[in-house]
Amino acid sequence: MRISKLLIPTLRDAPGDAEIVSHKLMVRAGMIRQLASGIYTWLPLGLRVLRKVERIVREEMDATGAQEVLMSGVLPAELWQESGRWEHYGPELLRIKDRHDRAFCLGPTHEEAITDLIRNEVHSYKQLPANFYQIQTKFRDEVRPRFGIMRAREFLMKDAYSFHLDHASLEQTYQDMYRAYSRVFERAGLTFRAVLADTGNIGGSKSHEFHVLADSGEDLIAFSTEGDYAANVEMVPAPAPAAPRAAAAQALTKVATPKAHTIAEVCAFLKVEPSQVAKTLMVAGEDGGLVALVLRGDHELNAVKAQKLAGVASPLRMARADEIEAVVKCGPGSLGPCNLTIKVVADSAAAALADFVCGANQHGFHLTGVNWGRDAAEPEVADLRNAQPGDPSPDGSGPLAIKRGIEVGHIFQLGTKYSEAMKARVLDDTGANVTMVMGCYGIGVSRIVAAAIEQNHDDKGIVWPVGIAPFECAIAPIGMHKSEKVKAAAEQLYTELKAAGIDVLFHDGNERPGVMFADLELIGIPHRVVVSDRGIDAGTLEYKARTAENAEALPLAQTVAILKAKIEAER
RNA sequence: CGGGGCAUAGCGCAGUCUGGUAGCGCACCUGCUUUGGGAGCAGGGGGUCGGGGGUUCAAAUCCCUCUGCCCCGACCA
Repeated sequence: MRISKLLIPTLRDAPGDAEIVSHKLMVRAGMIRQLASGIYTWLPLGLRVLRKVERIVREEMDATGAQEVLMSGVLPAELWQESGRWEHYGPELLRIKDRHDRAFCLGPTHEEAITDLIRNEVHSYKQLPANFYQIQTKFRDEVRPRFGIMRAREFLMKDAYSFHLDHASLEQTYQDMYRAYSRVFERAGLTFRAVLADTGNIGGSKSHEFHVLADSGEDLIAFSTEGDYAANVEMVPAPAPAAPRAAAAQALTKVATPKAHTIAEVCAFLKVEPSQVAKTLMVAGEDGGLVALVLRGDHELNAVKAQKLAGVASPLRMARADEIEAVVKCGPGSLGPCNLTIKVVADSAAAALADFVCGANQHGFHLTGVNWGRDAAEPEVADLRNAQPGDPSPDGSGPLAIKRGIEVGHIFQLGTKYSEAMKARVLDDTGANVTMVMGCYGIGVSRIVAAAIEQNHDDKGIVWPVGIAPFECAIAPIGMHKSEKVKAAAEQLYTELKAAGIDVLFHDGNERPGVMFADLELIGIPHRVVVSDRGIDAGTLEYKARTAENAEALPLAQTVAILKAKIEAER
C-alpha cells in the first residue's frame, strides 16, 4: 500500500485519558479512535493488525478440524431464559427490546445460540464430536471499561463450542484446543502462560486461562518457582496454618484509637504487625442480610472463594455503610468479630490467631488481647484469602511467585450445563437418548492486539512481531520528489517486494526524513528500507530492522531476496 | 453502583480563583525556501468554551441542573 492512500492519523501527543502504553500507542499510531466509553472505531492500520490476528486464529482453528459459523450478535431472550442466564448474568448483559416489545440481548457469549442450533440439527452420535467456532463482535456492558481496546465493551472474540458423546471425547478436544491456542499465541509473537482457572460466569468444571505476561495486566497469576504449577490466584488454595492456635495469654482490653481506621493506621498507632490484626469485612448475604468475613490484616480477601460460601450472595458485593450501621453502630473502620449477631466466617489464618487486635464495633475503639472462644464466638472457618508469594504450591513443588497477566484466551470443559438445561441430546449406538457433553473455548482477538503492544514496544513506539504487523516492510525514499533516480528505484523495489509476497508499505509522501522515520517507528513496521541517491550511487539500499540499533547497507540487486528470507523466517 | 476528577480548535494545554476582545504549541491550507532524524519565513482556515437554565450592563469565568469522559473499588476474552 501507498501511505498517501491510507488514513493513518498519527499524533505526537497521546490523549490525556490514555493510561497504559498500548492504549496510548494505538491512538498515537492512528489505529483506533474512541466513539463512546468502551466503544471504538478501527482505522485502516489497526484493522490490518486485527485481520492478521484473525487469520492466525482461523488457520489454527481450521487445522484442528473445527468448522466456522457466524451467529447473530442480537439474541432472543427466550434462549437465555431457558438456560437460566437471563436472570443470572447480571447487568453486563445489555438487554434491548424490538418494536414489538420483544426482549433481546446483545450477545456477550454464544453458548445458548450454538446449543439451540446443534440440538435442532444434530441427532446422531455419528455426527460427534463436532467443534464450531466463529469470529464475531461481542458486547459486554462492563461496569468500568478502560485501557482502550484492552477492556472494551464491544470487542472481537473467537468463540468455539464443542459437542461430545462422552467426557473422554471432550477431554481430547480440550487438549487439541490447548495446543491450538498455544500455537496461536506463539505465532502472534506473545510471551504467554496457560494457567488453571475458575469457571466463573460460564460454568463447567475444568478450565485453563492463557495469559500474556505484562505488568499492566489486571489478573494475578501464581506460579510454582520450582515446578509446573500455574494458576489464577483466585483459584489457588491458601494453606491452613500448620501450628495450632496458641493459648490465650493476654486479657481483653479496649483501647481508644482515634482516627485509626485502616489496618496500616491501627498498626502504626498500636505498634503491632498487620499479621496480629484481624480485619472484618461485611458482604451481602443470600437472605438480604450481611455476613462478616474475618481475615488477617496482612491478607487479601479472595472474591471468588468468598462468593462460593454458603449464605454469601453471588456475585460478591461489599456491604454499604448504611447496611453496616444497621448491624453495628459504627463505620467500616471499626468492625470486629466480637458480639456480632450475623454469621461470621474466618479465614483459616485469622481463625488461628490468639491475643489479636480487632475493631471494637464502636467508633474510635479497638480491642487488644482478643481470643476466639473467649471474647468472640468460635467462627466458621474457611479458605477466604488470596495466596501470597512464598506460600507453598498446592502440588507441593515449592514456593509460589506471583506475576501480572492479561487474559487472552480461556478454555472450559462445560460438561452438560447448557445441553441439560436446553435438552440437547443425540441417540447413541444403542438408540438411547444421551445429553451431549460440551466444551467452550474463547480468544480475545482484539485484546491480543493490545496485549502484543504491551509486550512489544520501546520509547519510539510499537515494535510489531512480524506475524501480526500491519505491514512487514516499509520503503522510505529520501528526496523522491526531487530525484528521478530515487523515485524509479523506490517504485521498482515496491513492485518487486509486492511480487515476492511481502506486505509492504510505500512511504510515498513528501515528508522530511525525520518525520517519515518517526512515523514508521511509531507504527512499528518491523523492516525498513531507505532508498536514497547516496545509496543508489554506491549500489546499495539501507536496511534496518525495527529492533536493530543501526542500519546496514544491502547490495541493491539482492535486497528483495534478503528481505524475503528474513521475513519468511519470522512469520 | 459508590467515591474522586475533568470537559476551551483534530491532539496537548493556558485562561476560570479576581466576570469585560477566546489564546498558545502541534496538526491542517496557500506561497517561497529547505530536504538523512519530528525544518524556516510569510499568510490563512477552524471554537455555539459539553447541553440547558439562572445572576449580571456584561459569563469560558459566578450559581443551579443535566450529559459525557477519565481515575479508584466488586466482573471477564
